[in-house]
Amino acid sequence: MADTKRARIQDVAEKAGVSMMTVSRVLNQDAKVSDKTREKVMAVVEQLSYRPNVSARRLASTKSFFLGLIYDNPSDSYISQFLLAALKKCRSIGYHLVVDEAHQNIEQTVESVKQLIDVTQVDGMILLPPMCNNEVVLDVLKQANIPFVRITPDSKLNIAPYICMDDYQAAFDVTERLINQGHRKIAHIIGDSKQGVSRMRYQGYLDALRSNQIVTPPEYIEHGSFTYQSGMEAAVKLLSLDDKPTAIFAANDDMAAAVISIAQKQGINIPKELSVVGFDDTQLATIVWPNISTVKQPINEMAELSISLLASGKYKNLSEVKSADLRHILDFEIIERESSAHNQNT
Amino acid sequence: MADTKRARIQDVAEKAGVSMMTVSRVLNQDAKVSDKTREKVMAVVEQLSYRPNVSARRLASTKSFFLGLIYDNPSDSYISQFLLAALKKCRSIGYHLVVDEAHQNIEQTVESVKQLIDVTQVDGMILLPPMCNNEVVLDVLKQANIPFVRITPDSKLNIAPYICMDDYQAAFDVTERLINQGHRKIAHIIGDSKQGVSRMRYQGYLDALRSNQIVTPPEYIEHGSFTYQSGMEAAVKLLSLDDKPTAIFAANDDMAAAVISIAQKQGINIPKELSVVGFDDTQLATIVWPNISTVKQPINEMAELSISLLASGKYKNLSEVKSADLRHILDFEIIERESSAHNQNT
DNA sequence: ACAATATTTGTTAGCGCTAACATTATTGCT
DNA sequence: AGCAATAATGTTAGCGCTAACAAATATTGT
Repeated sequence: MADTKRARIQDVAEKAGVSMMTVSRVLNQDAKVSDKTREKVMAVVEQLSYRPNVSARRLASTKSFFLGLIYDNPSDSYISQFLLAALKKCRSIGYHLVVDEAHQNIEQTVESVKQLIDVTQVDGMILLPPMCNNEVVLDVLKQANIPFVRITPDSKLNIAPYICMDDYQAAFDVTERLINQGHRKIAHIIGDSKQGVSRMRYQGYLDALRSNQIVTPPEYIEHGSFTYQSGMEAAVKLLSLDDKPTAIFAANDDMAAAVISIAQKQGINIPKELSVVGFDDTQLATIVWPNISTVKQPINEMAELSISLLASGKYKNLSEVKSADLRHILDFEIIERESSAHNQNT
Repeated sequence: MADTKRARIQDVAEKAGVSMMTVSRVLNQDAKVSDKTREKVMAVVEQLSYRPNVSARRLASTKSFFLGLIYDNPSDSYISQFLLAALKKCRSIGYHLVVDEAHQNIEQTVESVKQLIDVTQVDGMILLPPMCNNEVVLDVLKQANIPFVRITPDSKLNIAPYICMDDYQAAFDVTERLINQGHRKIAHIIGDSKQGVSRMRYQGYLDALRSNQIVTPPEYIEHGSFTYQSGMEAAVKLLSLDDKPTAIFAANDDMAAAVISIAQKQGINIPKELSVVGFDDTQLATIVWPNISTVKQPINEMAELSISLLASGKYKNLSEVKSADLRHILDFEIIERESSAHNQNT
């Protein structure tokens, strides 16, 4: 607990033998500093473990060092994980996050967004799904010329930077893993048809089957809506088929959990008689028993990257950004837990 | 979208015909202002909808307007709900929340707490359960003389302000409601024995039975640990009894969800043949089917109150605070959903 | 070599607020 | 009334940083 006062920019300047302004420039990644002085300053910054005072900075500069986050996602797990990672990243780079829940009413939501822009003067905005597909909100942001990053958007991918994972590939891989485990009768429960990811996951599933020359009857495809309830209904249908599947790939964990529940109700052993895999790796996946094998979304990385991108300022002028630089696709991870295993049906 | 610049303290001062300092004093609830000027100033504040600039304030004052939040609670739902409410409240009163997750290692956790105190200079700290019972952390905070509020602590209630709900009464009420619904064979799954709330809930259950002259066999009491898995094990035992209970009160929602799953596996209809009630009202309660009847913790209110208490500054000198003023007990709410109903067993 | 330009660094002022002290108004008391 | 004590308000300076401009240094062409 060293009681030495926190270093100020002046201390750094003196020790480095330059003016405060030069230090400021180094810290703000201003181009006009020679490499030599930059290194010299950075060395002193390290040495004194100097961190700029956010309040002073905010007071003196035109930037607000505030970033806004709007969410209307119904999953607590998703929100909390994203939020915590985002808060952490913000803290480490001297930004603050202003979080706002969207209202039922779209006009009220637009009003909150406008408030974030006018009153809080955010430097940028993060839009979580499904909010990130709301054209009205997108328009407001574009009008106001506020940089924003979309997380897992469905469409209009060329209008602004976005971060997502390869849902198609993940669905392909997870399906292929089931195939490699000896499964041939693999059913799928599609997610909410209004969300683009449902389509991507479904397509990945289809293509994995096709590229392994597996033909699947249409009864193996059920439509859900990402809710537990819809998963139950789909499971009931799938498990009442004469020729039951040996594996079910649900488009999210909630529906996978529902499948497990229904299967157990019918005395079907998981994973011995039926393998179940989900998608998302929400907390639910490890709450229920058996724990759900699933695809882990890189939520933490998405949160961190979104903050970094906005803080970097590189999206201030969208017209100068190449469309390829808008796309940020992160790696997913397949997590094998107890709900899936090698096909043990005779 | 009025483009009028945000009012500054000077604008208020001029319009009210006083000095900036007087305005500042009014806003900081400094005692030394006459009622007349206070009202005059407040009127102008309203009129200009003046809000102090947090950064300027932080820069000039000894207060940091930062509050710290340490969590090691494993429930995403709990965290995210508390966090969002706390963030909102902070925003509305010009504070910022610095959130930190506790580490596995207690020494590392202590280190983060010390960092929050030394580096971020938080004005106060919020401790969520179970962290709020950690004596080492409590000691560090007391040593450093940092005001803190504990959420739902187990013990040592006289050392610092805390916020909780009446777990005993809630358990009593929810049990009595089952009794009023005609249930006489009511089982209970106790929570993690290390947490005080388990004891409180168990006691409430016992007393409700006793005050209704209901005698319960010892087999109706099972020990769990707040996990789904432990709920399953308890449910298996309870539902294999010759004289099955007609209702099961689990000490949290996870275990209640497990009971539902096991019951359905055994072909027991819920709520027709078995009523199940949980505790907490986490997201899980409305994910599974049937939705779980449960006790709703006032998490939002707890979050808001904790911020208000710390911002008020009334706990800066704990020695001056009467022990009765440390206690803040909030109202709970019993939420009846589909998992419980009138006893329909013959 | 020398002006003309481009690049890098320094100086000054002030962002909006409050601590600390200075001053003025009010009250109580002999 | 007159003076001390107290309460209410005002003044000055500065928190740590950056915008805007000023100065110094490096680079270029002829």
